[in-house]
Amino acid sequence: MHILRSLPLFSTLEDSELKEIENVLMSYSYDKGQIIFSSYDGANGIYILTKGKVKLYKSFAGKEQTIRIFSPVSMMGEAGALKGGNFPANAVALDKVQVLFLPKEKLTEVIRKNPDIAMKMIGILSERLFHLVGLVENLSLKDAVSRVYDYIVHKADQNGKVEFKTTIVAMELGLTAETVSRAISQLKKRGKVKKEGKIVQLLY
Amino acid sequence: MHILRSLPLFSTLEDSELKEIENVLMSYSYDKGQIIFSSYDGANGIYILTKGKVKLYKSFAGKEQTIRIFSPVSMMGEAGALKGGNFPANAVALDKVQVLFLPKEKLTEVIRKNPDIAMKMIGILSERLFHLVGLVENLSLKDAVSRVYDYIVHKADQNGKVEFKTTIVAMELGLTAETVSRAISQLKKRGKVKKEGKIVQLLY
DNA sequence: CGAAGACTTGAAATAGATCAAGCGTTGTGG
DNA sequence: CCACAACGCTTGATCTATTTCAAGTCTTCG
Repeated sequence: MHILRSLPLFSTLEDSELKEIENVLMSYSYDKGQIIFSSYDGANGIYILTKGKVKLYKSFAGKEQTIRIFSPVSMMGEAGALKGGNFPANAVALDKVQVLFLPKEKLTEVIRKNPDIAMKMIGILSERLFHLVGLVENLSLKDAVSRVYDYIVHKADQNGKVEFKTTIVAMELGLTAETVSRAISQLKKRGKVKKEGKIVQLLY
Repeated sequence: MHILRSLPLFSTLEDSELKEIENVLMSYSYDKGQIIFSSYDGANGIYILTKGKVKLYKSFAGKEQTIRIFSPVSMMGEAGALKGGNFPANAVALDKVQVLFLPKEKLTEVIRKNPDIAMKMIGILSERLFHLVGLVENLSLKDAVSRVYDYIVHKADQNGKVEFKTTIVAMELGLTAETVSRAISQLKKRGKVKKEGKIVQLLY
């Protein structure tokens, strides 16, 4: 089964059409730290992440805010390609990354031909919107301790454990490492979590 | 010409289909301060704002963040209706407001039947995404004075004039009225803008 | 083992919010 | 048509959360 099938957008596409898409796909790889696309680039297609992690972020005046972190298999850059113009943000490889590139002409052709795909794309964009509204809520309404706590709850496994690297979490939450460190101290003091090495454990 | 025609989404729709939509529209009105929908409501349709202004916002722990302010004629709530589930945020009337409500079944039917409409809806959602990414950038990376200045540049007409109501701008930018007022003083002092009554004038 | 990087903790700095007071504008009811 | 109440705007004085700066400790791994 082709990897495109793992993408919700294309999961229901007919084999013949999938084949057509495969024919126009380009494959690229990037090393850690390399820029995959930036908000200064014209968006002439979408990227499908097949290996590695990618950080989507905005930067301005030396500061940086992470929008989201992508893991395989995900679609990236669709809003830019579908609106026309540039990408809304920058994407950087967090490790060795492999992507497939699909030109927007082919993408729009497929969408136009398949109402199901169109509806799925609409669903995906709506989901992205929800995610961003959540991010706005976090950034502007919640304080550092709540954000760190929410992060832990959100990422914890069944046993309430998370691997926790202060610096990384700080980036994801748009805080400094110092603030995250202090937040964890607070949460420990309040009996909300326990920390052993790099594992944070939720307490109930 | 029916008011639906002023909506980009429906501007190219055929008369017969427009008629069909009109038949299922419900009309509602709200007074200043009334909630039109909230993030606790199941989203079973979209709202078309035909009169008045509406604030879309998130709230948490007594604080509030405006996502955007709608003026006629705009579509509201589409991400909720198209994703399924609840609305992503709350909408409140800022003055006397009139809306049309279109059930999501009819909306999706129209989208499925018309690839043009589907592509337009995709474009609209992508635009919303850009707007939200911009909001995130503003909230986390820019200081109050830049945000107010950007707002003016963005909204200014050909002559560099904007109607400027401190309270409204404060809401849109997620700042307090006091901070916006101080920002304008700064910009005046720096010779960036002039203010006469409620009109702010960009200087070059 | 030792050096570089990651984490913690304290002290100072800062941006914006909040609190407070005064002033201008508007619009409504007498 | 006036009066005054309500609201919006401005400006000053605190207050507060988070960043920044600094120093010390811990980890890890070549």
